[in-house]
Amino acid sequence: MTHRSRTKSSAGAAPGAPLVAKTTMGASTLPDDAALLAAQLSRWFAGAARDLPWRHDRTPYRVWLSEVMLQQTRVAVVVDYFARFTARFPDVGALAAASEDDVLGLWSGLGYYSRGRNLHKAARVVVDEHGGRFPSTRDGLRALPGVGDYTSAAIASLAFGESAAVVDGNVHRVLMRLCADDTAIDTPAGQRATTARATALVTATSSPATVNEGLMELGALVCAPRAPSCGACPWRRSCRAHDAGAPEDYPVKARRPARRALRVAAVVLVDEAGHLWLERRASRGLFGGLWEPPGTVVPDDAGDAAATAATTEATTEAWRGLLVARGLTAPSTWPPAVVVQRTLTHRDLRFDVVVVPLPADAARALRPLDSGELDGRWLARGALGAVGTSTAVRAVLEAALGPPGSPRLL
DNA sequence: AAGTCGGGGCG
DNA sequence: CGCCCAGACTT
Repeated sequence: MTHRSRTKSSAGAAPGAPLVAKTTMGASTLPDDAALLAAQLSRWFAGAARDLPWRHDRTPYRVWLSEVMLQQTRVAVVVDYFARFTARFPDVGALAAASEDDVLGLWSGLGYYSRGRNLHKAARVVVDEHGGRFPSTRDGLRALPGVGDYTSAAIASLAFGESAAVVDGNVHRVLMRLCADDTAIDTPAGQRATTARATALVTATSSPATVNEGLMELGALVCAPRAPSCGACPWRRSCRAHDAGAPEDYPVKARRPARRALRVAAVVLVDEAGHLWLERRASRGLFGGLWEPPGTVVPDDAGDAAATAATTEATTEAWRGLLVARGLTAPSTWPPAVVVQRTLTHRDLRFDVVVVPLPADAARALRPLDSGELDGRWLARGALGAVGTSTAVRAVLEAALGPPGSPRLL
């Protein structure tokens, strides 16, 4: 049922039809001359390209910043973040001079926060080891933190004119459809197949940057994941998936990551001035480097994070533990939990939250857990932007305290 | 080669 | 409610 029907050309093929000539061509072969395809694509791109902020002034810094932001992230979301980053950090030196908290504060809400941490690291590498200038080759760029196969090719091509082929989700989709190739793209074989085809295209043109951007733009505007606009495609007559009438059968993906439940008990500690106690998460892993109220994972016996509406004993015990571990006294009875649920790609998050107002002396005595790395600080609600916070934590605070600016408490 | 890492918009 | 998005990194 979840399988989409796949049209096989062999079913209706008449005896003696020239099937052999087609199927004996190598799987990585393009259906038409590479130079011709590249020219058609470039012509289309010249007339169809969107006016995007990072296409204006193609410095390596702006190309790099935009490409990192665009990893697994839609263009519409990136536009505003790109504007804020370039305004606050006009060049790589400004970014390197900032603190990681500053960078993550501006990155908050964009997701995949290792990108933000690596962005900051890479800026410092560029300044400290390359005199403030980006490496000008793909291999040099590839050595920067957070710059992988795709991003190194993108910067090398778009900012330096190198004929390196970019392979992202758009390119996979466009080229697997063009060739009606059912090799799974999330495998080394699929990666090799698309890279070979894209390389053939950028090698056959004098403007590899245009072909690279054209491939991605075609995937974004015409060769969409669902309901592609084949009538507007410059490659319509060459496209084998279109021939078969089944463009949406491609690309094939092998992996289906399962979503696991994660239940968290958290305490929102508020002092008499209305400041919040936040602690910094470890640098690696989920929400790495971001700040949040003290919390801990609660084993969910049911296996279903949404099963229990009422506060469980495991949750109140977790709340008590969070307070005691920080030298605070836990109340004998608890109010009902404020429950916040968020769905990520690979997680079902459920927060059971309680607000704990602290008298001045208790607030002063509060210290982060002395496990070493765990940092903690009091922060005004309106100063949250000074550090990185996840959208989940912002939702937790809003649910527990009310909308920012009109504190329900104090 | 498989697992991990956000968040939101869309059909 | 499942899928996808200008992927990279770890194990």
